Amino acid sequence: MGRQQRYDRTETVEKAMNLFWRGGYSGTSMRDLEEGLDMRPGSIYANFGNKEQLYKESMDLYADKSFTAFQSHIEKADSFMEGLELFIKQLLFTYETPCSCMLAKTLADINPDSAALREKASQMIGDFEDTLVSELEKAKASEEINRNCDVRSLARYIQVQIIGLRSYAEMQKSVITVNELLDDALQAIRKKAGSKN
Amino acid sequence: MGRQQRYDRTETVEKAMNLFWRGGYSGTSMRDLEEGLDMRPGSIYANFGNKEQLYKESMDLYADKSFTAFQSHIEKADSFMEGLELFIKQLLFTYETPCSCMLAKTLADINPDSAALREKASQMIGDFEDTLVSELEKAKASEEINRNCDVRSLARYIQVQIIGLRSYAEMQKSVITVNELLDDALQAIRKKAGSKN
DNA sequence: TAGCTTTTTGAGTGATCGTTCAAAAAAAGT
DNA sequence: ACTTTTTTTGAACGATCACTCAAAAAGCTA
Repeated sequence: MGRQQRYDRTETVEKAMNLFWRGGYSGTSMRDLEEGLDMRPGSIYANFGNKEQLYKESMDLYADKSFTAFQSHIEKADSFMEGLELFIKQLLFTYETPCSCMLAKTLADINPDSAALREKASQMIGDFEDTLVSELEKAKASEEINRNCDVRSLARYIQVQIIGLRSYAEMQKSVITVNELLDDALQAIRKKAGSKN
Repeated sequence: MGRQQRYDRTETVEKAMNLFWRGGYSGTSMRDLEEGLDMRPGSIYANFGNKEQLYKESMDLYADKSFTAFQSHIEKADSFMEGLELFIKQLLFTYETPCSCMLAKTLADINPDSAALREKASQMIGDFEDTLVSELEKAKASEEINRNCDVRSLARYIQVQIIGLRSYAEMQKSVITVNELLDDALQAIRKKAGSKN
């Protein structure tokens, strides 16, 4: 019944995500997308509605991939801190994708017509924070981190470290330099996790 | 000799800087600038060449203002750490301007035609790092920080903290939350400044 | 006042923006 | 073969983009 679809939807959104991640919302034109997705405008609009909706779906996929990557690193590691280190290293040293966080970039891209995108980015960062809190609570239960540690506060602190590291790494610094910064950040996180504040 | 200029150049660049800082490069159109500066396109082009050059002059002014603010806080404070705290608080809690760093936003705005802007932003962040190094060396001389401290490494670490805090603060978090994050960051900086790595 | 110089003006340029839609193409049912 | 249903196509739309330039405006000197 009817012509069969030429494009796999998830593959398409993944391509769009990579284009948007690199170029930003206003920096990526529909014509860039047409070329990158190898789709004509009519197909894009039939499948996704408009540019903003395609961006939203790209953000959803980004959040999903980030969440999955984090969970998988945590699960395969022997401790929360080891998993966190592996996760952040993957973020900083996967050269096919930009270093900086797509959600942080969205927050930076603040032109007034896309207030909804800003809001969505804020909410998604909040969601990841909740994931961190839940994993930190498990780590507290297994006595990896101090029982008096404020896990919500620690989760926010970890977010600041990740966002800062990723933004800084965006300017093509040497692997040695970035690794040194990562070590310092992890040490500070361990300190806060172990302290009795 | 000729008609007198209607616009003060520095005032104009300051207005442009604020528009660009909020909206980004691709997010701020020439028509936004025409309205914000109260200038017709011909005047803007006669004075600044083109949009990219006006952006460069805006970045120069931004760097200059940041540098001056930092130096003034350091000078009026009794110690490096106290000055740094005042400086960062000003960055985070001046509500007339965006929280996030204009240079970090420029790095995020990576569309290929503006590679020169990216380069300039990287270089300027490097310049501020040099300023930090020089002030840290003074602090080392006055024995505020440990004599074995690697000041270059510490300067980079401080940059990561500032960029991370400013990005995070961009998403309208409460003053209490941001202040708590700032305290944690300052504590970690103090720790690294005092340690013997 | 006339002539010279400098600055500002704003309508207008071609290019590109996001978006639309009638027509073509490709499958399945009759 | 023919109809029906679904998807893809791409020329074209009005709006907006960065930008130009001839003309007007506003100062100076003679």
